[in-house]
Amino acid sequence: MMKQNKAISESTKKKSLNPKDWEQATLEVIAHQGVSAVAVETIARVLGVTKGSFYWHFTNRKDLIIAALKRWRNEDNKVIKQRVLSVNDPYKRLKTWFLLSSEPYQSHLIYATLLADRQHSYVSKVLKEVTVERLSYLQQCYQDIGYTETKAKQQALLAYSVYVGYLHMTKTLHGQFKHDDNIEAYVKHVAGQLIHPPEAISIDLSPQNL
Amino acid sequence: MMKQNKAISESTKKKSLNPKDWEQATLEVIAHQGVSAVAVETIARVLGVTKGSFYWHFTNRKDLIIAALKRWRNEDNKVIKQRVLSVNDPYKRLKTWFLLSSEPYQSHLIYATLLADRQHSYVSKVLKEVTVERLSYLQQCYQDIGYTETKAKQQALLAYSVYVGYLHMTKTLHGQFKHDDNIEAYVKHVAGQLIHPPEAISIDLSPQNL
DNA sequence: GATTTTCCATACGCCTGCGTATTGACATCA
DNA sequence: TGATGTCAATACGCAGGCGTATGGAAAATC
Repeated sequence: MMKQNKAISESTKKKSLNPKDWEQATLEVIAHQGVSAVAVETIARVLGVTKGSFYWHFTNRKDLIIAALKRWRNEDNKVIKQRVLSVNDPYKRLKTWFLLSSEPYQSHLIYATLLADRQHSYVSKVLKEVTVERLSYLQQCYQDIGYTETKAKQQALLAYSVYVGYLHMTKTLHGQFKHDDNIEAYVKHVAGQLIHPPEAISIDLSPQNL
Repeated sequence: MMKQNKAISESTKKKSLNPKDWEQATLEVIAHQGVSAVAVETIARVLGVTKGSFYWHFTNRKDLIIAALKRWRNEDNKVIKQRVLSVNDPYKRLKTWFLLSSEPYQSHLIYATLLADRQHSYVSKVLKEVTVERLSYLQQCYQDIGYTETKAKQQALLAYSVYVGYLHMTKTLHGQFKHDDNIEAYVKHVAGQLIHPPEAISIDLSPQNL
Protein backbone atom coordinates (compact mmCIF):
# COMPACT_ATOMS: atom_id res chain seq x y z
CA MET A 1 0.00 0.00 0.00
CA MET A 2 2.56 2.56 1.12
CA LYS A 3 0.50 5.70 1.33
CA GLN A 4 2.67 8.11 3.20
CA ASN A 5 3.46 11.78 3.76
CA LYS A 6 0.13 12.88 2.47
CA ALA A 7 0.00 15.87 4.82
CA ILE A 8 3.55 17.09 4.41
CA SER A 9 4.04 16.14 0.81
CA GLU A 10 4.79 19.61 -0.52
CA SER A 11 8.32 20.92 -0.81
CA THR A 12 9.41 19.45 2.51
CA LYS A 13 12.36 17.16 2.50
CA LYS A 14 11.42 15.67 5.85
CA LYS A 15 11.20 11.94 6.01
CA SER A 16 10.20 11.47 9.64
CA LEU A 17 8.56 13.43 12.42
CA ASN A 18 10.06 14.95 15.53
CA PRO A 19 8.45 16.15 18.78
CA LYS A 20 8.22 19.69 17.40
CA ASP A 21 5.85 18.54 14.69
CA TRP A 22 3.59 16.94 17.23
CA GLU A 23 3.67 19.97 19.45
CA GLN A 24 2.79 22.36 16.67
CA ALA A 25 -0.04 20.18 15.49
CA THR A 26 -1.27 20.03 19.07
CA LEU A 27 -1.17 23.81 19.38
CA GLU A 28 -3.19 24.02 16.23
CA VAL A 29 -5.81 21.80 17.80
CA ILE A 30 -5.77 23.73 21.06
CA ALA A 31 -6.04 27.04 19.22
CA HIS A 32 -9.17 26.00 17.41
CA GLN A 33 -10.79 23.29 19.49
CA GLY A 34 -9.46 23.51 23.00
CA VAL A 35 -7.41 21.28 25.21
CA SER A 36 -10.04 18.63 25.67
CA ALA A 37 -10.09 18.07 21.93
CA VAL A 38 -6.49 16.96 21.89
CA ALA A 39 -6.62 13.28 20.94
CA VAL A 40 -3.49 11.47 19.91
CA GLU A 41 -5.12 9.39 17.22
CA THR A 42 -6.67 12.47 15.66
CA ILE A 43 -3.43 14.40 15.60
CA ALA A 44 -1.64 11.36 14.27
CA ARG A 45 -4.10 11.25 11.42
CA VAL A 46 -3.41 14.90 10.66
CA LEU A 47 0.30 14.22 10.57
CA GLY A 48 -0.24 11.22 8.33
CA VAL A 49 0.88 8.60 10.82
CA THR A 50 -0.62 6.44 13.56
CA LYS A 51 -0.38 6.17 17.32
CA GLY A 52 2.66 4.00 17.04
CA SER A 53 4.66 7.04 16.10
CA PHE A 54 3.34 9.18 18.90
CA TYR A 55 4.29 6.83 21.70
CA TRP A 56 7.79 6.72 20.41
CA HIS A 57 8.21 10.50 20.86
CA PHE A 58 6.11 11.04 24.00
CA THR A 59 5.26 9.02 27.04
CA ASN A 60 1.58 9.95 27.09
CA ARG A 61 -1.02 12.56 26.17
CA LYS A 62 -0.34 14.75 29.16
CA ASP A 63 3.31 14.90 28.23
CA LEU A 64 2.38 16.13 24.79
CA ILE A 65 0.11 18.88 26.07
CA ILE A 66 2.66 20.11 28.57
CA ALA A 67 5.34 20.17 25.91
CA ALA A 68 3.07 22.00 23.49
CA LEU A 69 2.15 24.64 26.05
CA LYS A 70 5.77 25.08 26.93
CA ARG A 71 6.58 25.69 23.29
CA TRP A 72 3.73 28.14 22.96
CA ARG A 73 4.88 30.04 26.01
CA ASN A 74 8.45 30.28 24.81
CA GLU A 75 7.55 31.51 21.38
CA ASP A 76 5.13 34.02 22.78
CA ASN A 77 7.82 35.35 25.09
CA LYS A 78 10.11 35.73 22.15
CA VAL A 79 7.58 37.81 20.25
CA ILE A 80 6.92 40.02 23.26
CA LYS A 81 10.59 40.62 23.71
CA GLN A 82 11.22 41.47 20.08
CA ARG A 83 8.21 43.60 19.38
CA VAL A 84 7.31 45.15 22.74
CA LEU A 85 10.06 45.16 25.31
CA SER A 86 12.57 46.41 22.78
CA VAL A 87 10.75 49.72 22.56
CA ASN A 88 12.34 52.23 24.91
CA ASP A 89 9.64 54.85 25.08
CA PRO A 90 7.14 53.42 27.56
CA TYR A 91 4.24 55.15 25.80
CA LYS A 92 5.08 53.56 22.52
CA ARG A 93 5.80 50.32 24.31
CA LEU A 94 2.33 50.21 25.71
CA LYS A 95 0.89 51.20 22.39
CA THR A 96 2.79 48.42 20.75
CA TRP A 97 1.56 45.96 23.30
CA PHE A 98 -2.02 46.96 22.62
CA LEU A 99 -1.58 46.65 18.91
CA LEU A 100 0.10 43.32 19.30
CA SER A 101 -2.69 42.16 21.52
CA SER A 102 -5.19 42.93 18.83
CA GLU A 103 -3.44 40.91 16.19
CA PRO A 104 -5.24 37.65 15.51
CA TYR A 105 -2.31 35.30 15.49
CA GLN A 106 -2.14 31.84 16.94
CA SER A 107 -0.80 32.66 20.35
CA HIS A 108 -3.84 34.72 21.17
CA LEU A 109 -6.14 32.04 19.95
CA ILE A 110 -4.46 29.54 22.17
CA TYR A 111 -4.72 31.79 25.15
CA ALA A 112 -8.34 32.41 24.43
CA THR A 113 -9.21 28.77 24.19
CA LEU A 114 -7.30 27.89 27.28
CA LEU A 115 -9.62 30.50 28.64
CA ALA A 116 -12.70 29.39 26.85
CA ASP A 117 -13.18 25.78 25.97
CA ARG A 118 -15.99 26.41 23.65
CA GLN A 119 -16.00 23.11 21.86
CA HIS A 120 -19.67 22.48 22.45
CA SER A 121 -21.91 24.34 20.07
CA TYR A 122 -24.71 24.83 22.54
CA VAL A 123 -22.37 26.54 24.98
CA SER A 124 -21.10 28.99 22.42
CA LYS A 125 -24.64 29.68 21.35
CA VAL A 126 -25.76 30.62 24.84
CA LEU A 127 -22.59 32.56 25.47
CA LYS A 128 -23.06 34.60 22.35
CA GLU A 129 -26.66 35.43 23.08
CA VAL A 130 -25.98 36.43 26.65
CA THR A 131 -23.01 38.50 25.63
CA VAL A 132 -24.96 40.36 23.00
CA GLU A 133 -27.71 41.01 25.49
CA ARG A 134 -25.37 42.40 28.07
CA LEU A 135 -23.52 44.52 25.57
CA SER A 136 -26.86 45.84 24.45
CA TYR A 137 -27.98 47.13 27.80
CA LEU A 138 -24.54 48.39 28.66
CA GLN A 139 -24.61 50.32 25.43
CA GLN A 140 -28.00 51.70 26.33
CA CYS A 141 -26.66 52.86 29.67
CA TYR A 142 -23.89 54.78 27.97
CA GLN A 143 -26.27 56.27 25.46
CA ASP A 144 -28.36 57.43 28.39
CA ILE A 145 -25.34 59.25 29.72
CA GLY A 146 -24.83 61.01 26.43
CA TYR A 147 -22.48 58.85 24.42
CA THR A 148 -23.09 58.57 20.74
CA GLU A 149 -24.18 55.15 19.55
CA THR A 150 -20.73 54.35 18.24
CA LYS A 151 -18.90 55.52 21.33
CA ALA A 152 -21.38 53.81 23.60
CA LYS A 153 -20.84 50.59 21.73
CA GLN A 154 -17.11 50.83 22.11
CA GLN A 155 -17.29 51.79 25.74
CA ALA A 156 -19.69 48.96 26.46
CA LEU A 157 -17.37 46.54 24.77
CA LEU A 158 -14.49 47.90 26.79
CA ALA A 159 -16.39 47.69 30.03
CA TYR A 160 -17.56 44.19 29.31
CA SER A 161 -14.10 43.13 28.39
CA VAL A 162 -12.87 44.33 31.75
CA TYR A 163 -15.61 42.33 33.35
CA VAL A 164 -14.69 39.17 31.54
CA GLY A 165 -11.03 39.75 32.26
CA TYR A 166 -11.70 40.40 35.88
CA LEU A 167 -13.44 37.08 36.30
CA HIS A 168 -10.54 35.42 34.62
CA MET A 169 -8.04 37.13 36.89
CA THR A 170 -9.73 36.14 40.09
CA LYS A 171 -9.64 32.51 39.05
CA THR A 172 -6.23 32.52 37.48
CA LEU A 173 -4.25 34.54 40.00
CA HIS A 174 -5.99 32.96 42.94
CA GLY A 175 -3.49 33.90 45.65
CA GLN A 176 -1.48 36.73 44.16
CA PHE A 177 -4.65 38.62 44.60
CA LYS A 178 -5.60 39.55 48.16
CA HIS A 179 -9.31 38.98 48.27
CA ASP A 180 -9.93 41.75 50.77
CA ASP A 181 -8.17 45.06 50.25
CA ASN A 182 -7.00 45.03 46.66
CA ILE A 183 -10.21 44.10 44.94
CA GLU A 184 -12.19 46.98 46.34
CA ALA A 185 -9.47 49.40 45.34
CA TYR A 186 -9.28 47.79 41.96
CA VAL A 187 -12.98 48.06 41.33
CA LYS A 188 -12.81 51.71 42.33
CA HIS A 189 -9.97 52.24 39.95
CA VAL A 190 -11.82 50.57 37.11
CA ALA A 191 -15.02 52.46 37.77
CA GLY A 192 -13.12 55.73 37.96
CA GLN A 193 -11.75 55.08 34.53
CA LEU A 194 -14.80 53.69 32.78
CA ILE A 195 -17.72 55.62 34.23
CA HIS A 196 -17.58 59.24 33.19
CA PRO A 197 -19.21 61.67 30.78
CA PRO A 198 -18.34 61.19 27.13
CA GLU A 199 -16.09 64.27 26.97
CA ALA A 200 -14.03 63.61 30.06
CA ILE A 201 -11.59 61.36 28.32
CA SER A 202 -11.33 62.70 24.83
CA ILE A 203 -9.22 65.52 26.25
CA ASP A 204 -6.06 63.72 25.27
CA LEU A 205 -3.14 64.72 27.45
CA SER A 206 -0.74 62.08 26.27
CA PRO A 207 2.12 63.04 23.98
CA GLN A 208 1.34 60.43 21.36
CA ASN A 209 -1.49 60.37 18.91
CA LEU A 210 -2.84 56.92 18.36
CA MET B 1 -31.16 -2.25 51.82
CA MET B 2 -33.14 0.92 51.38
CA LYS B 3 -30.51 3.53 51.71
CA GLN B 4 -32.10 6.65 50.32
CA ASN B 5 -32.15 10.43 50.52
CA LYS B 6 -28.72 10.59 52.04
CA ALA B 7 -27.94 13.91 50.38
CA ILE B 8 -31.21 15.66 51.06
CA SER B 9 -32.03 14.11 54.39
CA GLU B 10 -32.14 17.30 56.39
CA SER B 11 -35.36 19.18 56.93
CA THR B 12 -36.57 18.63 53.39
CA LYS B 13 -39.92 17.03 52.92
CA LYS B 14 -39.10 16.08 49.35
CA LYS B 15 -39.55 12.48 48.47
CA SER B 16 -38.55 12.54 44.82
CA LEU B 17 -36.52 14.63 42.44
CA ASN B 18 -37.61 16.94 39.67
CA PRO B 19 -35.71 18.41 36.71
CA LYS B 20 -34.91 21.54 38.69
CA ASP B 21 -32.85 19.52 41.16
CA TRP B 22 -30.81 18.02 38.36
CA GLU B 23 -30.30 21.38 36.72
CA GLN B 24 -29.11 23.05 39.88
CA ALA B 25 -26.73 20.22 40.65
CA THR B 26 -25.45 20.50 37.10
CA LEU B 27 -24.88 24.23 37.47
CA GLU B 28 -22.93 23.54 40.62
CA VAL B 29 -20.69 21.20 38.66
CA ILE B 30 -20.30 23.65 35.79
CA ALA B 31 -19.51 26.49 38.17
CA HIS B 32 -16.68 24.62 39.77
CA GLN B 33 -15.51 22.06 37.25
CA GLY B 34 -16.67 23.12 33.83
CA VAL B 35 -19.01 21.71 31.27
CA SER B 36 -16.88 18.75 30.33
CA ALA B 37 -17.05 17.52 33.91
CA VAL B 38 -20.78 17.10 33.75
CA ALA B 39 -21.36 13.35 34.03
CA VAL B 40 -24.77 11.98 34.70
CA GLU B 41 -23.60 9.20 36.97
CA THR B 42 -21.57 11.61 39.06
CA ILE B 43 -24.43 14.05 39.48
CA ALA B 44 -26.73 11.18 40.23
CA ARG B 45 -24.41 10.13 43.03
CA VAL B 46 -24.47 13.66 44.41
CA LEU B 47 -28.25 13.63 44.39
CA GLY B 48 -28.30 10.23 46.06
CA VAL B 49 -29.78 8.31 43.15
CA THR B 50 -28.60 6.47 40.05
CA LYS B 51 -28.81 6.92 36.33
CA GLY B 52 -32.20 5.28 36.25
CA SER B 53 -33.69 8.43 37.69
CA PHE B 54 -31.94 10.76 35.32
CA TYR B 55 -33.19 9.19 32.13
CA TRP B 56 -36.70 9.49 33.39
CA HIS B 57 -36.40 13.30 33.63
CA PHE B 58 -34.16 14.00 30.62
CA THR B 59 -33.59 12.44 27.27
CA ASN B 60 -29.80 12.69 27.39
CA ARG B 61 -26.81 14.57 28.76
CA LYS B 62 -27.01 17.36 26.22
CA ASP B 63 -30.60 17.97 27.16
CA LEU B 64 -29.57 18.37 30.78
CA ILE B 65 -26.81 20.85 30.02
CA ILE B 66 -29.00 22.95 27.78
CA ALA B 67 -31.73 23.02 30.41
CA ALA B 68 -29.25 23.95 33.11
CA LEU B 69 -27.78 26.78 31.06
CA LYS B 70 -31.24 28.02 30.28
CA ARG B 71 -32.05 28.12 33.98
CA TRP B 72 -28.80 29.94 34.71
CA ARG B 73 -29.51 32.50 32.05
CA ASN B 74 -33.03 33.15 33.26
CA GLU B 75 -32.01 33.58 36.87
CA ASP B 76 -29.13 35.83 35.89
CA ASN B 77 -31.49 37.99 33.86
CA LYS B 78 -33.78 38.24 36.84
CA VAL B 79 -30.97 39.48 39.06
CA ILE B 80 -29.86 42.03 36.46
CA LYS B 81 -33.36 43.32 36.13
CA GLN B 82 -33.94 43.65 39.84
CA ARG B 83 -30.62 45.08 40.90
CA VAL B 84 -29.38 46.97 37.86
CA LEU B 85 -32.01 47.89 35.34
CA SER B 86 -34.36 49.12 38.06
CA VAL B 87 -32.00 52.00 38.82
CA ASN B 88 -33.08 55.11 36.95
CA ASP B 89 -29.95 57.22 37.18
CA PRO B 90 -27.68 55.80 34.48
CA TYR B 91 -24.59 56.69 36.50
CA LYS B 92 -25.75 54.76 39.49
CA ARG B 93 -26.97 52.04 37.20
CA LEU B 94 -23.56 51.56 35.76
CA LYS B 95 -22.03 51.72 39.18
CA THR B 96 -24.41 49.07 40.35
CA TRP B 97 -23.56 46.90 37.43
CA PHE B 98 -19.88 47.14 38.20
CA LEU B 99 -20.44 46.32 41.81
CA LEU B 100 -22.65 43.42 40.92
CA SER B 101 -20.08 42.18 38.47
CA SER B 102 -17.52 42.02 41.22
CA GLU B 103 -19.66 39.94 43.53
CA PRO B 104 -18.50 36.34 43.64
CA TYR B 105 -21.79 34.57 43.27
CA GLN B 106 -22.51 31.47 41.28
CA SER B 107 -23.61 33.05 38.06
CA HIS B 108 -20.23 34.66 37.58
CA LEU B 109 -18.48 31.42 38.32
CA ILE B 110 -20.53 29.69 35.70
CA TYR B 111 -19.78 32.33 33.16
CA ALA B 112 -16.11 32.18 33.96
CA THR B 113 -15.92 28.44 33.56
CA LEU B 114 -17.88 28.47 30.36
CA LEU B 115 -15.11 30.84 29.48
CA ALA B 116 -12.28 28.92 30.98
CA ASP B 117 -12.45 25.19 31.26
CA ARG B 118 -9.56 24.97 33.59
CA GLN B 119 -10.13 21.44 34.81
CA HIS B 120 -6.61 20.33 34.00
CA SER B 121 -4.11 21.38 36.61
CA TYR B 122 -1.24 21.81 34.21
CA VAL B 123 -3.23 24.26 32.15
CA SER B 124 -4.09 26.42 35.11
CA LYS B 125 -0.50 26.33 36.22
CA VAL B 126 0.80 27.65 32.92
CA LEU B 127 -1.98 30.17 32.69
CA LYS B 128 -1.20 31.55 36.10
CA GLU B 129 2.49 31.87 35.45
CA VAL B 130 2.04 33.56 32.12
CA THR B 131 -0.55 35.91 33.51
CA VAL B 132 1.68 36.94 36.39
CA GLU B 133 4.50 37.53 33.99
CA ARG B 134 2.48 39.72 31.71
CA LEU B 135 1.01 41.67 34.56
CA SER B 136 4.51 42.18 35.82
CA TYR B 137 5.88 43.81 32.71
CA LEU B 138 2.74 45.76 32.12
CA GLN B 139 3.09 47.08 35.64
CA GLN B 140 6.66 48.01 34.90
CA CYS B 141 5.56 49.94 31.85
CA TYR B 142 3.15 51.97 33.90
CA GLN B 143 5.74 52.61 36.59
CA ASP B 144 8.00 53.87 33.83
CA ILE B 145 5.36 56.35 32.91
CA GLY B 146 5.15 57.58 36.46
CA TYR B 147 2.43 55.58 38.14
CA THR B 148 2.93 54.56 41.74
CA GLU B 149 3.41 50.86 42.30
CA THR B 150 -0.12 50.43 43.53
CA LYS B 151 -1.71 52.39 40.71
CA ALA B 152 0.49 50.70 38.17
CA LYS B 153 -0.60 47.33 39.45
CA GLN B 154 -4.22 48.27 39.18
CA GLN B 155 -3.84 49.78 35.76
CA ALA B 156 -1.97 46.74 34.54
CA LEU B 157 -4.68 44.50 35.81
CA LEU B 158 -7.26 46.66 34.10
CA ALA B 159 -5.38 46.67 30.85
CA TYR B 160 -4.86 42.94 30.95
CA SER B 161 -8.47 42.37 31.73
CA VAL B 162 -9.44 44.31 28.66
CA TYR B 163 -7.08 42.18 26.69
CA VAL B 164 -8.56 38.97 27.94
CA GLY B 165 -12.05 40.27 27.43
CA TYR B 166 -11.25 41.41 23.95
CA LEU B 167 -10.10 37.98 22.94
CA HIS B 168 -13.26 36.55 24.35
CA MET B 169 -15.41 39.01 22.46
CA THR B 170 -13.86 38.34 19.11
CA LYS B 171 -14.57 34.65 19.47
CA THR B 172 -17.94 34.95 21.09
CA LEU B 173 -19.52 37.65 18.96
CA HIS B 174 -18.06 36.30 15.73
CA GLY B 175 -20.25 38.13 13.23
CA GLN B 176 -21.77 41.00 15.18
CA PHE B 177 -18.27 42.35 15.01
CA LYS B 178 -17.10 43.67 11.65
CA HIS B 179 -13.53 42.52 11.41
CA ASP B 180 -12.42 45.54 9.41
CA ASP B 181 -13.61 48.96 10.52
CA ASN B 182 -14.89 48.51 14.04
CA ILE B 183 -11.91 46.78 15.55
CA GLU B 184 -9.44 49.46 14.64
CA ALA B 185 -11.70 52.13 16.08
CA TYR B 186 -12.22 50.03 19.16
CA VAL B 187 -8.53 49.55 19.78
CA LYS B 188 -8.06 53.27 19.40
CA HIS B 189 -10.78 53.88 21.89
CA VAL B 190 -9.29 51.45 24.37
CA ALA B 191 -5.81 52.87 23.98
CA GLY B 192 -7.13 56.39 24.40
CA GLN B 193 -8.62 55.40 27.70
CA LEU B 194 -5.88 53.27 29.12
CA ILE B 195 -2.67 54.89 27.95
CA HIS B 196 -2.18 58.25 29.61
CA PRO B 197 -0.20 59.95 32.39
CA PRO B 198 -1.23 58.99 35.90
CA GLU B 199 -2.91 62.33 36.64
CA ALA B 200 -4.97 62.56 33.47
CA ILE B 201 -7.82 60.51 34.82
CA SER B 202 -7.93 61.26 38.49
CA ILE B 203 -9.52 64.59 37.60
CA ASP B 204 -12.95 63.22 38.30
CA LEU B 205 -15.62 65.04 36.34
CA SER B 206 -18.45 62.68 37.06
CA PRO B 207 -21.16 63.67 39.56
CA GLN B 208 -20.89 60.54 41.66
CA ASN B 209 -18.17 59.54 44.03
CA LEU B 210 -17.48 55.85 44.00
C1' DG C 1 26.66 -5.87 3.76
C1' DA C 2 25.41 -6.91 8.43
C1' DT C 3 23.89 -4.92 12.62
C1' DT C 4 21.93 -1.50 15.26
C1' DT C 5 19.04 2.47 15.71
C1' DT C 6 15.21 5.07 14.42
C1' DC C 7 10.57 5.57 13.32
C1' DC C 8 6.06 3.73 12.41
C1' DA C 9 1.92 0.04 11.68
C1' DT C 10 -1.12 -3.24 13.60
C1' DA C 11 -3.54 -5.36 17.03
C1' DC C 12 -5.08 -5.76 21.49
C1' DG C 13 -6.76 -4.75 26.36
C1' DC C 14 -9.00 -1.78 29.24
C1' DC C 15 -11.49 1.92 31.39
C1' DT C 16 -14.87 5.56 31.31
C1' DG C 17 -19.12 7.19 30.45
C1' DC C 18 -23.46 7.38 27.60
C1' DG C 19 -27.80 5.38 26.65
C1' DT C 20 -31.28 1.33 26.89
C1' DA C 21 -34.03 -2.35 28.78
C1' DT C 22 -36.15 -4.31 32.38
C1' DT C 23 -37.91 -4.69 36.76
C1' DG C 24 -39.62 -2.94 41.07
C1' DA C 25 -41.26 0.07 44.95
C1' DC C 26 -44.41 3.48 46.34
C1' DA C 27 -48.22 6.63 45.77
C1' DT C 28 -52.57 7.97 44.07
C1' DC C 29 -56.99 7.19 42.49
C1' DA C 30 -60.86 4.70 41.24
C1' DT D 1 -58.01 -3.37 46.71
C1' DG D 2 -56.81 -3.34 42.31
C1' DA D 3 -55.06 -0.36 38.46
C1' DT D 4 -52.31 3.22 36.89
C1' DG D 5 -48.71 6.50 37.06
C1' DT D 6 -44.37 8.14 39.07
C1' DC D 7 -39.73 7.64 40.22
C1' DA D 8 -35.63 4.80 40.81
C1' DA D 9 -32.26 0.37 40.87
C1' DT D 10 -29.83 -2.95 38.22
C1' DA D 11 -27.81 -4.89 34.37
C1' DC D 12 -26.25 -4.63 29.88
C1' DG D 13 -24.49 -3.02 25.32
C1' DC D 14 -21.52 -0.11 23.08
C1' DA D 15 -18.31 3.51 21.44
C1' DG D 16 -14.29 6.47 22.13
C1' DG D 17 -9.88 7.05 23.47
C1' DC D 18 -5.59 5.91 26.14
C1' DG D 19 -1.73 3.02 26.60
C1' DT D 20 0.95 -1.46 25.49
C1' DA D 21 3.02 -5.17 22.87
C1' DT D 22 5.03 -6.63 19.02
C1' DG D 23 6.79 -6.68 14.59
C1' DG D 24 8.61 -4.48 10.46
C1' DA D 25 10.92 -1.24 7.28
C1' DA D 26 14.26 2.16 6.36
C1' DA D 27 18.29 4.55 7.56
C1' DA D 28 22.54 5.04 9.91
C1' DT D 29 26.69 3.05 11.52
C1' DC D 30 30.39 0.03 11.61
